Amino acid sequence: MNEDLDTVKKQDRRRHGKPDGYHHGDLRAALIAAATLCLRERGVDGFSLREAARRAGVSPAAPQHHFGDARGLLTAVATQGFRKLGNALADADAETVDRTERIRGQGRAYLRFALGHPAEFDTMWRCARIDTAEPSYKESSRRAFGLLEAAVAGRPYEPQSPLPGEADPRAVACWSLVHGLARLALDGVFGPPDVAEAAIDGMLGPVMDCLVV
Amino acid sequence: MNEDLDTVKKQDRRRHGKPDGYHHGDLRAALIAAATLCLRERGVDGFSLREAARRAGVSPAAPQHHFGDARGLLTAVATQGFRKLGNALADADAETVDRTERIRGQGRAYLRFALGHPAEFDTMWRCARIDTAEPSYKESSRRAFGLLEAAVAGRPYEPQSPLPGEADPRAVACWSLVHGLARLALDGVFGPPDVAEAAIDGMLGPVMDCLVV
DNA sequence: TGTACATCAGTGAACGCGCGTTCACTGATGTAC
DNA sequence: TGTACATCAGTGAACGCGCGTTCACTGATGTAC
Repeated sequence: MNEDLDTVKKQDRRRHGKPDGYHHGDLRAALIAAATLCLRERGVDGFSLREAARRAGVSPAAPQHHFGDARGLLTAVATQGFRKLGNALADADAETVDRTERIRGQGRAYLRFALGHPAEFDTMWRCARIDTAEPSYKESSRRAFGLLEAAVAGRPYEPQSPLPGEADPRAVACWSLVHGLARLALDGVFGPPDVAEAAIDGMLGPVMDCLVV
Repeated sequence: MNEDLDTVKKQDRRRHGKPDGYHHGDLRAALIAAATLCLRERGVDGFSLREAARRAGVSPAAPQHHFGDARGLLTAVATQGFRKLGNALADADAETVDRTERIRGQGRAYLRFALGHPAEFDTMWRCARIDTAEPSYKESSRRAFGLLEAAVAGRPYEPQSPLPGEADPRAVACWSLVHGLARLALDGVFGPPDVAEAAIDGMLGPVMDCLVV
């Protein structure tokens, strides 16, 4: 158990070429990594700042310098999650230019991310425990929707364009469908995780067939 | 603030024709009502058994006789939520026999319930804090999906039939779409509650048009 | 190149808090005779 | 119909716990001269 935090701490030092000592090196990144492990094990509901600090091998007050409070740390985890999700969507996007295939590919990627990173996915949407007004959070979450919207519109993704005043209902439908499916799966509607994953694998095609956009 | 709990307590007594006294009358129902108020104000994350007890005007140990622990009380709230949702879906179902209209009507009812009872809706799906194996929870949640599935299949709802081994992908698509839309709205993607509600009102038709089942 | 000093990042002990849970208890209820 | 008694539902004081946060501090870093 303590190996984990030591590992996080030392890997981190090695990566940054810092000797062990009073200063950590990159505590910010280490805390995000530690928090992600905590979330994976205990879920968002069981998260505490103290445990994350303990796990990063640091005193309970240390995180304050970097994140202020638990909300700040969770927001950072959520932001990182949206970045990863955005990358997954972008990767899927790069595989084809066919509009329908782009949409389906992103749908698959969305679900793969959600089922593969349930703790992060939960955190990303737990708006009561994160600061949804934080600029980098907003930016990274907007990018994810922007990518999906571009695929639906059949145009390349342009990072600079923010959400238009009125979202395209077809994009909202796509997003809702995959998001809802992910949530139902994570909430156990299709059985325990492994069963759900198999069920989704079989169902995703036919389910997405119902969407005509 | 204390008026609330007194109100709950006294209304409850009046309803059951019990005098004030050592025994409550129907503490079980009063605790569920008090818990729902707590959830509405503080959200699931801020919920505590003690506060619910306080609010019901009862000592901290009293809930144990009825619910065991916080998990038990939240499960009861969730169960009641699924019953209400099921009723809303059944009411919508009673308005028409046209298949497409049944599906759309249930979709509207689902979203109206979610946006109108956000705290209960959150609780219903917060599987880490409720006992999803509890029989009455399972029954009431299955009923909700059963109603939707019957509409998609174009047949009347039969309470006795449990979920089949393999769910109909079209029903899963419908459920995912409305569930995802509800979650995105509740999580603030479409703006603050009142704005989101208006946005959903305008979007729901076009969004559901994308679903061909 | 060397030194002084401000700034930054982390320590660790301490605090007060609300929580869930336990405990011995007591008042009310309802049933058996 | 009246009484005894078991059972049930609630009390309220107490407990130990982990939490977030504060505090005076100290070790390391980097910059100005």
